[in-house]
Amino acid sequence: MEKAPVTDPKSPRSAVSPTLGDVAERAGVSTATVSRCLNTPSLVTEKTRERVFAAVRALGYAPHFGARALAAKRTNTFGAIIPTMENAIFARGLQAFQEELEHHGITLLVASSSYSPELEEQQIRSLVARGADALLLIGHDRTPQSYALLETQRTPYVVAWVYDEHQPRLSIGFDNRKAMQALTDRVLDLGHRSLAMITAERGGNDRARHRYEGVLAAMSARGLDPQGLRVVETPYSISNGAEALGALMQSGPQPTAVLCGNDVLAAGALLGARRLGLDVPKDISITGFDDIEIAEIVTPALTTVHVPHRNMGKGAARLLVALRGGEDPGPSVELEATIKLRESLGPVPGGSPSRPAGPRYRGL
Amino acid sequence: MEKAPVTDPKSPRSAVSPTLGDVAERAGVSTATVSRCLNTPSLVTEKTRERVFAAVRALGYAPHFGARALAAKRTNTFGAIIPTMENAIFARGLQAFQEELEHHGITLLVASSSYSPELEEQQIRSLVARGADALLLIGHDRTPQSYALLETQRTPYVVAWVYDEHQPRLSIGFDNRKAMQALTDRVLDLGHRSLAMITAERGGNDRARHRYEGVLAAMSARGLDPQGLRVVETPYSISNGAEALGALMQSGPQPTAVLCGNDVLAAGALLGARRLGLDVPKDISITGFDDIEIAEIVTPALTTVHVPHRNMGKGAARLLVALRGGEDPGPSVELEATIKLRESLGPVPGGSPSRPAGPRYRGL
DNA sequence: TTGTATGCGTTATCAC
DNA sequence: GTGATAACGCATACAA
Repeated sequence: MEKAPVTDPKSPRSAVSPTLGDVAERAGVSTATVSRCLNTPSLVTEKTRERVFAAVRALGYAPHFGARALAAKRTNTFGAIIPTMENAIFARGLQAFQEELEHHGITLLVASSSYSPELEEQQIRSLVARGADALLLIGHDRTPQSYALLETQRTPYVVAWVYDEHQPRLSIGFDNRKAMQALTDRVLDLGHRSLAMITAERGGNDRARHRYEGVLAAMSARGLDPQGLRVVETPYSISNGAEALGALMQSGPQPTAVLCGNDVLAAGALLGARRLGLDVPKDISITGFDDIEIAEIVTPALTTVHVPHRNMGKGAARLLVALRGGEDPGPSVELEATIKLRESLGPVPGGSPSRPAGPRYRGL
Repeated sequence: MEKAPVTDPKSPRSAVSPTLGDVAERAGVSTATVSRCLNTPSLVTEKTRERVFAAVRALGYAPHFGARALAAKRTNTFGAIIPTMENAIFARGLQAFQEELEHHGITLLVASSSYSPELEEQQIRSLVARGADALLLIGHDRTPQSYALLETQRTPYVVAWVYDEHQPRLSIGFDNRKAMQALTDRVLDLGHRSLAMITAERGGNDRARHRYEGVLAAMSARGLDPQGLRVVETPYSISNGAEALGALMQSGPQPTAVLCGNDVLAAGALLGARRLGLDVPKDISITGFDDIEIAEIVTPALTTVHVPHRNMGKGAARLLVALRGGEDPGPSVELEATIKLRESLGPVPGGSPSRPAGPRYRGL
C-alpha cells in the first residue's frame, strides 16, 4: 500500500496548521510571550499583546488542544455520558449542566451509551483519555471496570438522576423507588386493583429497577399481591410502548391502569390504546415518568412524575466543579420528585374501589 | 493565594495516571514495544504481547489522547455540531451518523450551538483544536470566520440537512424550499386560501428561511399574493408554537391552515388550538416538518414532510470518511423529502375551494 | 521482533 | 516584561 502525501509537498509550510512558533515568528517575539498573551494577557505589554493578536488573527491560529493538555495537565473540559440522545429524557438536565459549566469556562463533551454498560465503559475510557477533568454519569449501574478506570485515572465524577442511600458514591438526584411508589399510591387510591407495568430493561438500569420496585412496594403496602402485577419489559421507545400495551390487552387479565417506566413508553401506550379503540382514562388509565415535554402535548395529557431536571443538572455541575478544585463537595444531594396529575389517570372504570372491574375489552 | 497539592505528596508516583513508560517498565520492554502492542499488535510476539497487556490491565493504563494526537497527527475522532439537542429533530440522523462512524473505528464528539452562529464558531474552534479529523455541520449559514477557520486548519467538513444547488460546498440533504412548496401545494389543493406560517427565526438558519420561501413560492405559483401570508417567527419549542397559534387567532384575518416550520412548533400549535377550543382539522388545519416521532403521537397526527434522517446521517459519514482519506467524495448529494399526509390537514372549513372562508373564531 | 532516539505543540520554570 | 529551555506522553524512523 502506498502512502500519498495528503498535501502538496512543494509548500509544506502552508499545508499545516499554524503553531505557536509561527505566531511568535510573525509577531517577532518568543513562543513564551505568545503563550502568555493567550493565557495570562495581564502579564504582557499592551503593545506586544496587540502585535501578537494581530499575528494570531492573520494566521488563523488555534492552539492545539492535545499539546495544551499535555503541557498543562488540565483541559477545562468535563464529560457527560447519558444513556440516550434519541429522546428528550436527559435534554433539559444536560442543558442546565452545560449552562452552569459555561459560567466556569468549562467545555462539555457529551457521549451516549445506548443504555449499554459496555459501551459506557468505552465512552468513559474515551473521555478520560481525552483528559476530561470530571465526568457526569447517570445512575449507579456500570461495570466494575468502569469504576476501576475512574479510580486509577483519578477522574472525579458524580452520579446523577438517582438518590440511593445505599450507594456510597457522590450523587445528586431523587429516589426513584419512592417517587414511583407515591404515584402508584395515587393510582390505587382511585380504586385500581388490576395493574400492569411497562418498564425499560432493568438490567444495568437502576432507575428502571427502582421504579419497578416502587410499584411493588405500593402494592404490598396495601396488602395486594405483587405477583398480580403484569410486567412487560421493553426498550424505551414510542413504538415499543404501543406494542407493549397491545400485548397486555391481547391476553391475560386486563389491567385497568398501566404504569409506564417513563413518558416515552407512556406516550406509546397511549397510542397503543387509541389503536385498540380504548378511551383513556375512561377505559384504562396510563401514567408516565419524567415529565418531559411530550407528557403535556399528548392527548390525554399524561399523569406522570415530575423530575427536577434542571436542578439536577445545575447541582451536578457545581459538585463537579468543587471536586475538581479539590474542595469538599459535601454529601450526596436528594432532590424531590413530585406527582403531576393530568388527564390520563382516572378512577377505575365501572366499579367501586373495592370491587375489581371485570374485563371490558376483548380480542383485537 | 496558596496552592495546596491535590494529592498526597508522599506518594507522588501513585498520584498520577500511569504512562507508556510505566507499562513498559512493568512489562520489562521498551515504550516502543508497548506502543506497538496497542496500535499494531500484529508486529509483536504473542508472548511479549501478553506480558504487555497484563501490565496494561494491572496498571489500569489508558493512553493519553493529547499526547497521542500530538505524536500521530490524527485522532480518529469526528465532530458534529447540531443546532439543538433539546428536541429530537437531529437525533435520528445523528444516530445513523454515529453508527456508520463506528464501523470505521471513529469516535464521535457532539456539540450543540443553540442555533447561534457565534456559539457554533466557538464549537468549531473547540472541535478543531481537539483535533477532530472532520466535521459534520448543519446548513450553510455560519460566520465567515467559521469557514476561514475550517480552511486554515484544513479540516474536512460536510454540510447536512440541506441541498442547495447555489452553494458550492459539499453537502448532503434535501431541498427545503421545494419540500415546503410541495406541502403547501397540498394545502392549497384542499381549498385553503388564508394561510399562516409559524417559523423558527430565519436569521442564520437557511432551513427555516427556505421553508418559508417554499410557502411563498407555492402561493405565487397559484397567483395568490404572498403578502397575504401571516407569519409568526419564534424559536423552536412546543410552548412557543402554542403561543404563536394563539397570537395568530387572536387578531387579524383568521387563517384556515397554519404551516409550521417544524414538528415541534406544529405540536405546540396543536396544543394552542386545543386550548382555544378549536378542532383540528375541522376548524383549522396544521402542518409540521421533519416527521419526528411526536408527529405520529399527537392528536390528530401531523401532516408533515418526511425527512430522510438516517440516510443523511449515514451518507454524511461516508462523505467525511472519504474526504479524510484523501479520496474524492464526489458531488453533493440530494435526497428526497416526501409529504406525509395525516389527520391534521383537512379541507378548508365550510366553503368551496374558490371562496375563502370567513372568520370562524372570535376573541379569546 | 525489539530498542533507541527524536519530535509533535504547548506550558512553565527559570534567568535575564 | 520577555526569552531560553525543559518537561509533558506518545508514535515512529531507524538501528540493531
